[in-house]
Parts: sequence; structure tokens; C-alpha cells
Amino acid sequence: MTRPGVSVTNVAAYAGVSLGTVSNVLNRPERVSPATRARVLQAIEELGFVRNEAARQLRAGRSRTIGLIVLDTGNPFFTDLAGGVEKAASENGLSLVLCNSDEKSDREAHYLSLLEEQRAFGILLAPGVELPARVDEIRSRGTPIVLVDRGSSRTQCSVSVDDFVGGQLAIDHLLERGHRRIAFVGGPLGLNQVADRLRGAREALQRRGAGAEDITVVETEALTFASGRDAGERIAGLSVRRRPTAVFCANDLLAFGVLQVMTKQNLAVPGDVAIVGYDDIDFAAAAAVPLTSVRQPRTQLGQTATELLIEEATDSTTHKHRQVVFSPELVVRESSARKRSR
Amino acid sequence: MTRPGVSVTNVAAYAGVSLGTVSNVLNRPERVSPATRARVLQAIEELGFVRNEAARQLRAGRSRTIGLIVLDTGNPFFTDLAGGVEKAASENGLSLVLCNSDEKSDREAHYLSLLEEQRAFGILLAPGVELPARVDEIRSRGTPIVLVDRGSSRTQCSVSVDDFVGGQLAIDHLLERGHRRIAFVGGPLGLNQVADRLRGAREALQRRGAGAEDITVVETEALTFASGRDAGERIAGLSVRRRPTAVFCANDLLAFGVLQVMTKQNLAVPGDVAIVGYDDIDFAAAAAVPLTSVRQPRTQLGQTATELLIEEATDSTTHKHRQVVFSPELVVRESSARKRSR
DNA sequence: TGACGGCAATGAAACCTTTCATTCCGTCTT
DNA sequence: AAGACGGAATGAAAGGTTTCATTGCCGTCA
Repeated sequence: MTRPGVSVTNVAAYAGVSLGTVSNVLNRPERVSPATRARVLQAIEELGFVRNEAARQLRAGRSRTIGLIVLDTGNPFFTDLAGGVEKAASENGLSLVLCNSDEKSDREAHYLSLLEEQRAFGILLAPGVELPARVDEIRSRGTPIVLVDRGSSRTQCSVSVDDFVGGQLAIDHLLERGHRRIAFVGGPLGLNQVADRLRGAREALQRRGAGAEDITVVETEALTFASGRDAGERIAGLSVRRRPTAVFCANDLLAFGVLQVMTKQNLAVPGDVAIVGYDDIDFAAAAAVPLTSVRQPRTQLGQTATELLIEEATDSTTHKHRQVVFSPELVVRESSARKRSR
Repeated sequence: MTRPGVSVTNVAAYAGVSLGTVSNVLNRPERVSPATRARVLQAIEELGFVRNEAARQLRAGRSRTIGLIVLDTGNPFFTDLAGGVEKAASENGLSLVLCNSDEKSDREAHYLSLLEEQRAFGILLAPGVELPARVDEIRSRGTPIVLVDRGSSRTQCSVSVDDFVGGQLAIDHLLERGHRRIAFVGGPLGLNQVADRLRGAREALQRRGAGAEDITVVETEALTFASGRDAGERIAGLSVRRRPTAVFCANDLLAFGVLQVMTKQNLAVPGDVAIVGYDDIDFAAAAAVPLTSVRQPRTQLGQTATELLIEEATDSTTHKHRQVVFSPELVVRESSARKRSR
């Protein structure tokens, strides 16, 4: 058990070969005669040699790790997305580092720097409220970046789901079920995903024309369970006249929060308040009242993003930036069951 | 934007100073005169210099990154635990790499190698079924390892929650509520956490003495939502005579799966079948039927583990291995509400 | 027997940063 | 005015791996 780093040099000396040969055993074993190879392997074993990745990387100029920066590791949407990334990455011999920006731009910036300094193979970024200008700088210095869960202009690759359509789907559904006083729960509104879903919602309302009030927006601090409860409190606190008959939440975690408060306050879902969520995470079907939700192809999102990233990293010269947009899909469950007419 | 790595050497040349000075600006700015410092900083800015972490690491012999290997990134228990780790880590200027072993020992081994090759600052390991022998080797070569969510002998640090007690809590509660035919859902049984919870459950039953049948064990492939559904199907398929009146699940995800199937099959929870989960993840309170669960101090688990790891990494000579064991706590909700006597 | 080809093995150079002993230079002391 | 002092800057060395041009060797062929 040798403590201070056993290096190729030590292995070489121990096996009685040159260090170049050791390297060959490690990287192109077929070029080394079986006898020598065996000797070297045994030396490696006996000395407990462990490759130094830092040195390899230094030499190679690039690491074999993809960085994925997400808004919230606690949100199943992102862990499922990460699953897709990991799958595609490991198929290509790459590893994944998962970074949690917690919707905070300073943390996002921190991780961007960290990943660039580590010469990451590439970065997958689910940006927060603002897309940092540094993204372009970083890319121009040679670290490819693909945006996930957010569309972009032609100047970069991105993979997203059409949030505008998603918002429309949700509201069309609620209108069709007879709701006229609808609230939107989500935030921060600066977040593209949130803003687009709200735009889609408004569009659907307007297209419908008269009969429906403008949507009431309940802005939240984040897209979390806790924020959902806060929003739920606010909604439950309204007088019956002003209380919406349906709530469209910008994601499922919020919806769960709202749902929990409604139940606690003895408001029936969907009887008193219908709820539609967004993402259709696995738990949606298992919620107190199974949740109607707008489904996004999470795993595929991650996989596609990774493929684009690899493409960009591999042939940076011929590579053409692409913007992939998936379509969301409405999954109807009990939380928005038809209103009894009264 | 300079493509091929701008190095300290380039910065030094551009600023008209020696490379040692650039390094000083970067690491001990107070030792450099303000004028020179400004000049160097400007050079860095203009050239778009980015530190090469690999080279720093190579020099330092150690990285500033902690690796956390968990069984399932999709399980909120582990993401909450990761949150605690990240908090403690960032307070100490360390970063976190989150690795998902997916309960597979080959993936676990892969990440162990990867982290050792990267000369990680330390490794936090939530081991799968078997604790790999390599753990000791890796530690002896200088990479500290702390076990999380699993106790250990005196030869290493570990942070865990008393699963035996947790199992007892759950079963005592169900017995007290009048249940006599109880099933245990969990697996793989080789997993320490699962085995200990089951042992605790059995112990509680035996202590109770006559009147209660032995527990029925429904083994699952993993501690996931999907596995829970499988188990639920099996339980729902039993004849009324043989069907348990209560199910104790080795974690909340399983419980959700079971719950979903029960509901779908028109079995009332807790009327026909009571359910107790484990972990008390946030969703537990929001489930179809709010879930009774055994709470674990997840965040604190992560924080404490990180502190032990840092301690071990910092003074490896005087460091004494410690085994921290937290106590679980039962949180009673509707899913185990009192049985109506009939 | 001499030349050649091919396989194996070699080892210097490069990757980039940090450290630290050393040099330089201007100022203060006596 | 000479010497001592201290702050600032220097640059060589080290850290471990990979690459690749080169050397060494042996067998084969003419």
C-alpha cells in the first residue's frame, strides 16, 4: 500500500521497462508483447498504481466529463432529464457531473466557471432567468454549450419543449371543462419556461373570446413544493367570489403544494378547485388527487441534448447549430375532472 | 477569442512580467504591487485566460471535489441528502459531484475508480448490496471514504440512521392500531437498509408475542416507484383471507407505488390496507392518501458525513474513525389511520 | 554474409500550474 | 556614503501522463 502517488515511472522501474511501455500497456495493449504486458500489469497490481486523471487531462487538453447545470436537483423533471443525459453520455464513454444552480444566477455562474476551468467536454445548461452573456464567451474559447429546456436563436444549439403550446393545452382543457375563472401559479416570471407557459395560457383565453376573465397570476419564488404551498395559501384565502375555479401550475411540484393546501383547507379538488400541473412527473399519477398534467419528454430531452453536445464537440468546424423543439402532451386525470353544472 | 489554451505564460508575456508573478496575482494578490496586479488582471481579461484546473490539481496532488455515490438520484431521500452535502461542501470551498450507481455494483465500481483516478478530495459512498473490498484499498492509498446511510465497524467512518429502530417504530405503530396480518415490501433484501428495517419489524412482532402472524415479505427489485407498483399488484392479487391489512414499505417510493395500485384496484387505504412508508420525503404528505412514514434526518445525514470526510482528509494522522447513528422518528398520517373495528 | 524490414521498446518533450529560493532595487539607518 | 533591510519580481523545478520520433534487435531474404 504505497501512500504517495505511485506513478508510471515507478511502475516502469519496478517492471524493468521504460515508462513509454507502461503507457502503451495502459492505452494500446496490443502494441506490447504479451510477456512484457503481463510483467507491467503485475507491477501495476503489486504497487497499487492508479492513473492520475489530472495528468491525463492536462496532456489531452480536455476532460471526458459533461457538466449538466439544472435549476433544481430535487425536481424529478431534472433528475429524469439527467438520466437521459447519463445514458447518452455513458454510451459515448463520457461521465456526467450534475450541478444544482438552485435557480440562483451566482451559483450558475460559479458552476460555469468551474466547468470551464475543468475543461469539461461540454456543458448542458438549463439557464435561469437570464442567459448569461458568458455563455458565448465560453463557447468561443472552445467549450461547447447546449441549452436545455430553453429555446434559443440560431447561434447555438438548444433542446426544448414548446412551452407556449403546453400552456395552451392546459387552458384549452380547462375552458372546455367549463372553467372561466382561472389562476396561473408559477415563477419567477422571468424564467422563460414560466413566461412562455403563461403566454400560451393567455393566448388560449383570448382565442376563446368573451366569457372568460383574464387569468389571475400568482407569482412564486421558485418552482418548488414549498412555493406551491405558499401559493395555495394565497388562493385558499380568497373569498369564494374571487377564488378561481381552476389553477394551472407551471410545474407539478407547485401543483402538489397547491393541492396539499386545498385538501387541508377542506376545499375539494376538482370540485371547488381544479388543478392542472406541468411535467407529468411520476408522482403526478400518485398524488392525493391524481394530477392532470402537461407531459414533457424528459429523458429524450436529455438524450438529444447530449447528442447535440457530442456532435458540436466532435466536429466543431462543420457543426451547424440546431434548435430542437419537442411537443408537449396533455395527460388528463382526476384533478381536472368535469365540473358538475350547478 | 483565443482558441488554443491561453496559459499563464502567455499572460505573463503579454503583461511583461514573469509567470511567477501571474501566479501570485491569482493566488496571493496582496504580494503583488497594485500597479503590476492591475496590468496582469487586464492581460488576463484581454486574452480571455482561464485557469486550467487539471494542471492545478496535478500540482496540488488532490482535487477540491467531493464525490457522492448514491443508489438512486431519482429518490428524493438522496437528493435531500445531497443537498446537505453540497451545503457543507461549499462552506469549505469544495464542490460536489453527484454519481448515480442505480443500485448496480458495476456502476458503483466504475464511479469509485473514476473518483480515485480524479484524486477526489474524498468519497461519500452509499453502498449497494455489498460493501466492495476496494473501499479499504482506496482509503489506504489516500482517498478518504465515508459511508453514508449504512453503519460500519470501527475501521471506517460512517453516518447512518438506525434502521432497526425504524422498523420497530413502524410495526409497533401498526400493531397498536390493531393490525395482525402485516406485509413487508422492500428489496433487494441484501441491501443493509432493507434487511435492518425488516429485522426491526420482526423483532417488534416477536416482542408482541402471540396474536400476530409472521410478517409476509414481498421482495422488490429496487427501492423505486415502479417496483412499488409491482409489489402492489402482487398484494392486491391475494385473496381477502390472505391479503395483509397493513403494508410496511422500505421506502416512500415503494409506498407510493403500492398506494397507487390499491387505489386503482378499489382497495381503500387505510380501510382495506394501511400503509407505512420510510424516509418521509416531502411528497409523503401530498400523496393520494397522506403517508405515515418513518422520518430520517436526510440533510443532516449529508452534512455530518461531509464534516467527517473533511476531518479525515485534513488530519489523517490523528483522525479517529467515528460511526454516527441518528434516530428515526415516526410521522403518523392518514394512510395508517385507526382501523374501524368490525 | 550483408542488408532490410518489422516489431518492441525507449525516452525526451510537452501539457500548465504552483512553489520557493534567489535576485533585484530602492529606501532607510547610522 | 556604505551597508542593511524589505518588498517585489523572477524563473527553475516538479508534478504524472501521453505522444512520437528514434533506437535496438531479430529473423528473413537475397
